[in-house]
Amino acid sequence: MIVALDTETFYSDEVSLKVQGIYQYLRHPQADLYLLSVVTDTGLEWAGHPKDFDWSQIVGEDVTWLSHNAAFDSMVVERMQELGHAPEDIVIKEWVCTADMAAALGYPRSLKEACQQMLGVELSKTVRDNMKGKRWGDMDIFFQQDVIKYAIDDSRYCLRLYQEHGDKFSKFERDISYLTRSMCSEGVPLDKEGIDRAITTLQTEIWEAKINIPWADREAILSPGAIRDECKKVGIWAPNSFAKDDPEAEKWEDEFHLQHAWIKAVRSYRRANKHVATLQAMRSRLREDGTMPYSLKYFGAHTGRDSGDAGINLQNLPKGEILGVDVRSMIRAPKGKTFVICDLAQIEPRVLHWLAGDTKMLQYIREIPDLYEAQARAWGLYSKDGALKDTDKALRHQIKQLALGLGYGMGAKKFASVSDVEPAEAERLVKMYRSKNPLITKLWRDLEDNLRSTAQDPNDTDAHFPLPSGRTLTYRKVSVDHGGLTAMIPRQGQMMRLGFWGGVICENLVQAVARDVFMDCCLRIAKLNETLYCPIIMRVHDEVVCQTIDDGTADLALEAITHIMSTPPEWAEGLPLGAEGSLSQCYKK
DNA sequence: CGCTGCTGCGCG
DNA sequence: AAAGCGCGCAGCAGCG
Repeated sequence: MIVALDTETFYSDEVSLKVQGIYQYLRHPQADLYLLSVVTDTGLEWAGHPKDFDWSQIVGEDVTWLSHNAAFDSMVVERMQELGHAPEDIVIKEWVCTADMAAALGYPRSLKEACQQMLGVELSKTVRDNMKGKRWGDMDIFFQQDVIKYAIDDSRYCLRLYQEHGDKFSKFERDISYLTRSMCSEGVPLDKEGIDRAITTLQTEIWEAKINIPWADREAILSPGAIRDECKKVGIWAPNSFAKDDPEAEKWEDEFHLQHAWIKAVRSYRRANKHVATLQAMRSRLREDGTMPYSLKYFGAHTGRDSGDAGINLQNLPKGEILGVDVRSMIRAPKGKTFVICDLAQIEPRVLHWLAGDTKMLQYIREIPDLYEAQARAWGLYSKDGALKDTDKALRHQIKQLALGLGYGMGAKKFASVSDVEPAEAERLVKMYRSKNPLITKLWRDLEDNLRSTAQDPNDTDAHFPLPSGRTLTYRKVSVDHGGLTAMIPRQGQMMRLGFWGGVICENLVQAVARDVFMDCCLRIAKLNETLYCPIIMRVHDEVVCQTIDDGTADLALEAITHIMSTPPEWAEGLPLGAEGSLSQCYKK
């Protein structure tokens, strides 16, 4: 039996997933978990208060549950169990998230968008919008009927999405989807006192910054207009952009920051404010047991990478100390436990050479542990005996920059600006990179040719790029606009037409394959738990943070995890992986 | 007031 | 002919 299940809960501007995080939201004094809707493929359609439902109807060995956003609904059911509105002993064979499924198949996640794209059905969210700010008791009988109808509809469409597309949602992807949910609901351990101290430190920074900003009392502190006005007032020129990495802004800052304290103060204010918000979110989401559950969008990027969600993003915590505060270190193992932190070394350039079929480079990479030295030797730029990192740091740095950007078609102009070399030198380096890597430039051309011919295919203008893991990267409705190629991909919750060319497709493929390699490792680490318990508590694209059950198993776990991450998946024969692991009490760079 | 888009900044 | 890419969040500005 297949069971689609949806829940409706009170939400408002002040009480929401985004404000409190899922755990505190469901336990907020104003929370109301008022409706459950259940639709099965055997004809059952039910909606009402969860305590009135006969849960035994949908429990059993051969039952698959579905929800559109199972991460949410599973937490709601857990809360219903705490409240005595659902039985404690529910056993579920599999709980599939159809939002995750939509994302994995290359569509937007929301039920509305997914139904439009995958079923050709237009859904109205008017009822849901009107539910905002209302508890069940606040609704009149007519609106309650609307809500019940709406909730049943949601479950019907959730079921239909699965019935029509479920066969394309592979075991591999379902397992990752499930692993993501369980990881996030377990959460990460936090250093509560450390967070409080860090917040105080940053608030002092904010206060000091404000003292140095003349317009702080009358205008928005970060207003570009206010900053320009101040420049005019004191008689100095202003850059077009104030971005930290903008060369013009850098010059402006260098020239004037000594005479005008507000220049540095604005930057400090912006950064302190940003990070204090992160710390406050962490603080407010902390549970009694010292852990913080969090959200992660499985397949948040169209390439398959995870992305952050619901107010706090553990994928972009700053590295090292900023304004006297190390945000990462607030994620701290409790006494007696240890983190195993392990990442895939330079996964993307390795995948790039592998996809390009550059066997000569792959051989160098296998023999030389330092990827950049391997590249330097393969390209004939280095032939001495010693390790490059000991003998020529400057060359190694340059190779690193080349490997990072030039593999995806970056031009000389852009390279000059990001790597700080003269335009003529950038020109030479770009030419050199391309001449030394003919297989990579061929890959760009092949991918672009593929896209271009798809645009002209009268039967199917969707471009499908099969990946080694078995999944497919899809660009829909490819067309030629003004000579350039465009296609539809999911972006910001909806299908969006964007421009593409060989370099971009190449980068997307590399990112997607790197993601599959990484997730394959994660699944193998999860399997390790059967013999050596050390669950993953965080994933950051190519890095896992695992937590040992006790210090005694830390060395064993480190060895096992590093071994797993150095071993390519079955479907990636010949891909040379490297892994770097360490033990730590806290999350760090 | 709410929505959308942009900038700035953090990560891989 | 020429082109690095993928995200989220805070704050601000402009629009209706």
